[in-house]
Amino acid sequence: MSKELAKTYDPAGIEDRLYRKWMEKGYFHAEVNPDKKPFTIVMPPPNVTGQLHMGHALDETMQDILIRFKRMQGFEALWQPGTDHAAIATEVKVTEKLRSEGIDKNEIGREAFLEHAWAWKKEYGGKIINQLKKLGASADWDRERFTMDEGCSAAVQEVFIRLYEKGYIYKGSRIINWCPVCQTSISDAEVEHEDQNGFFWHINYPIVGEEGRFVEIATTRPETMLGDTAVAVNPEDERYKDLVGKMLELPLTGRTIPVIADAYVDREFGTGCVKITPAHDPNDFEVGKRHGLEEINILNDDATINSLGGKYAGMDRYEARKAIVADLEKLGLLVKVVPHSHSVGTHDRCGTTVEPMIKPQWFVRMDEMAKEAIKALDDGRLQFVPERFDKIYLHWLENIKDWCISRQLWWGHRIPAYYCEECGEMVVAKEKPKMCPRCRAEKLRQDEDTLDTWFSSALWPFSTLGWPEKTPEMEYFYPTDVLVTGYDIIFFWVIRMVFSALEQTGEVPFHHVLIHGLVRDELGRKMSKSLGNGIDPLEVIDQYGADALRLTLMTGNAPGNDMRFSWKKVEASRNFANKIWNASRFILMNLEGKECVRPDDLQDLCLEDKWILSHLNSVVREVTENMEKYELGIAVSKVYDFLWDEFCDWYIEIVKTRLWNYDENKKAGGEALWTLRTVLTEALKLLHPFMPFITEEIYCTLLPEEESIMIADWPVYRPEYDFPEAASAVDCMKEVVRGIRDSRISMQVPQNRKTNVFIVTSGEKDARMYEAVSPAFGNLAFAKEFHVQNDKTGIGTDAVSIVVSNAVVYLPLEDLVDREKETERLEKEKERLSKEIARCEGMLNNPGFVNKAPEQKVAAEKAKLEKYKEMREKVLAQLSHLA
RNA sequence: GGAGCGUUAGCUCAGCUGGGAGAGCACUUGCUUGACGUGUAAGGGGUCAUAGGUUCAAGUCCUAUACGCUCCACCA
Repeated sequence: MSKELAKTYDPAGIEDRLYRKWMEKGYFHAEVNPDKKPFTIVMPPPNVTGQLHMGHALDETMQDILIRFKRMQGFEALWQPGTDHAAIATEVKVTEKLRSEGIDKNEIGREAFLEHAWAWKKEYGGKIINQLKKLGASADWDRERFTMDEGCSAAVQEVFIRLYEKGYIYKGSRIINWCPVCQTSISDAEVEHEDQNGFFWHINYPIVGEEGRFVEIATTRPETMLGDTAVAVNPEDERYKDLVGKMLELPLTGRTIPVIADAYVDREFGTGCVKITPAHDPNDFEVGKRHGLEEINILNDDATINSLGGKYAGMDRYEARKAIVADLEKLGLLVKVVPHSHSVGTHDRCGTTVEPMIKPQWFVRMDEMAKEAIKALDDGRLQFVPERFDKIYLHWLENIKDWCISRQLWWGHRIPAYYCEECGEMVVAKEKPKMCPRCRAEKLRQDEDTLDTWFSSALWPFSTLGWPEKTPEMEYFYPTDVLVTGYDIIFFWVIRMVFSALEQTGEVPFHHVLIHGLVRDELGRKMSKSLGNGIDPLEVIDQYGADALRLTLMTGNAPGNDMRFSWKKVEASRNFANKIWNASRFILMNLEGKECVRPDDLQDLCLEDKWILSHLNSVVREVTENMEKYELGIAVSKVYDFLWDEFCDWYIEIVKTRLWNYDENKKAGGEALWTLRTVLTEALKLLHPFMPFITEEIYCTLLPEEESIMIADWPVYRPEYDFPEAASAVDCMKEVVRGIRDSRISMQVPQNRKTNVFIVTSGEKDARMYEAVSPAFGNLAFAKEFHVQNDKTGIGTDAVSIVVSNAVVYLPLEDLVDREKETERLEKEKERLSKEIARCEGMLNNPGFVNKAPEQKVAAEKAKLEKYKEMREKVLAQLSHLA
């Protein structure tokens, strides 16, 4: 901030400069430091070639808030950043890019492709990191990691081999989800189920040797009949009991298949007869295993029918479907076609309908590790915020199936398994063995597959700290404290980190999981590329500043809940930034050539100073508590209210006269300045985690001797700032001022007309209090002079009266008093008080309340009743006076 | 088929462990006061989805119901 201050806050000119300063000073860097307690967050690594979206912005903002908070609290706060290689996502992008250049990935081969991929990573990898910096993320960039860097790759190998040796990783031919477009297997978590309107084709399978008798089956995927190896009925089903064991003619294939009995079949559903295709349906696969059925794979990897499909070979699956249905119809075997809505599995990356297929793949055995992960939650080592996500976590783990980790991709960690070209022996090892341990042949080739991208991110909390080496970082920063992520990623990542960490390190990877929701568009829709309704966080930053964006994302949102983004909200945030900017501008202007004075004894301060300090004190305490409990939205709104409503709208207004009169009374003016600066800087500290840039800019300008608010101490409750009497005096006076403002508006008193203000109290104590506190409110009360007294001398006849808790305030407005309006106003007040009295009496006349409620509550109600009764008496007196 | 979430002012949402309904935006009406009109002052607007229950006391706890949303699940 220069001497010539802009009237409005302009973030653009400030944010980059401050971020550079922080980087240069090394504030983001954390080191093993035995003198401090560690606090660690690992950043969910964004896709290396990704683009920052609102979801990231929310996620990173929350983490940045927590890490800045803890850093200020004196923790050695490490925010460990990095990026994810994002196997499929990146491979698809690189493949597309190559295709646009006329290059076919398969023609150039694995090595050349990987060169392109690394080049791509090099070119775009830094992009999202720079975008995070724009947000103000105070991550330790010196420690930036990448899931495919040397260390992370070593951790991946280590874990793979350990799990393999323990028997937790195995290779097997099992039914997996196959994406025909991406040409790779995918895990269950990557399959999205969506309901599609399709058909139920009812088909007759002729019974062998029984002319004219059929078994009617119903299917949603007729083309798979090419791979049928049985028809199943329920063993309890009387209708078909005689069929079991008979052979059926499988139309269009010339094969015959048996009728088997299996409890899996639901008698009520369809015809009660199910075609069994073990190679292309997970349930059928299980049935097939139970009955020793042949598994006939009828699909190529691109989901065309393979050579086993006879005349349909080479057709796409949907083409084949049409052709098969048509042929069945010609044969008179198509009974009927019924519209049917059913759930179809699609690949979450590309939307392609996945095909269940049997393929040799690598799996992680989940049962044992899942148990440990469940235990960690049960015994409290791991906690979700909010707690309701426990259930989602547990449900998934309790129903978990083995994890298919191999991918038919090139971009990723290659599986460390080697096969002997001679005898086929498999060796799992870090390095390619020189020779086959069985036949001593020297030709070995590595497994072609790579690992699921989540395999490496599952290790992220410890691989980034140097594991499997016993590094000082592991020792000091691990386990990490809190993981911040969206609920959509619990299955993919959180669970896998937990069981991996428990297995490899014996500890939970983090103690708390702070879950946030999705940022939706103004209409509540998910932001998505296809809808084109995404809002670019960088555009928001450009227009309104990172602080405004951050505040917007944190305001009015509870953990785990989705929120809607709207430009109106950003404007409100921007306005707040501008507000504190101007408050600071005001203070700076007043500081010019003047001195702040901190009295030796804070008891010497003016009442309003004591009031705002007390107020600050309680905000400090509450906000800190909220932060500790991850109630970030509540925390920031408290700071917001304090700064805007109490500090700006009341305190600054109250002390203005002291500032104008600085030359006459340097002590009062100087103390006001000291209080202004003290309260503002303390409040700025509370706000800093949320709005790092503007708070830094103001802080450093207000306190030129300070280097940065980032490294300032987090405010703590100070007993010496606690002035309960002063606080209540100012609160009383606020009530008086509000009453005066209200009356003046209803009497339409011109702004420039000042009046004497008579405060009539009934007790000596109140009188002294008002005598002490009122002078500071001259301007706010439009008062010529305050007269605190215990009777109505000197008030005159035509005065407006305002009844407050412990006094009656009179404004002798004479000619301006409209008796009718005044009566109306007082009547309204009387009514209000009567209602309150009725409420209090209702409670106090209730024996249940008096006997059972805590004493404190009862006493409080009694006091209220007394107060309201007194007030009503006064109102009634005024009314009778008017009449 | 399971599970979860939501239902509070015109709109978007807060409301922690039960003790007199809140914010922002929008709206109405004042304000060319020397920080800010991205401001300021005053104000209107809610039977906290419905029905029961627990309790002296329920937006808050419990049980149903309705509507909306989400996740999980192999119904061919």
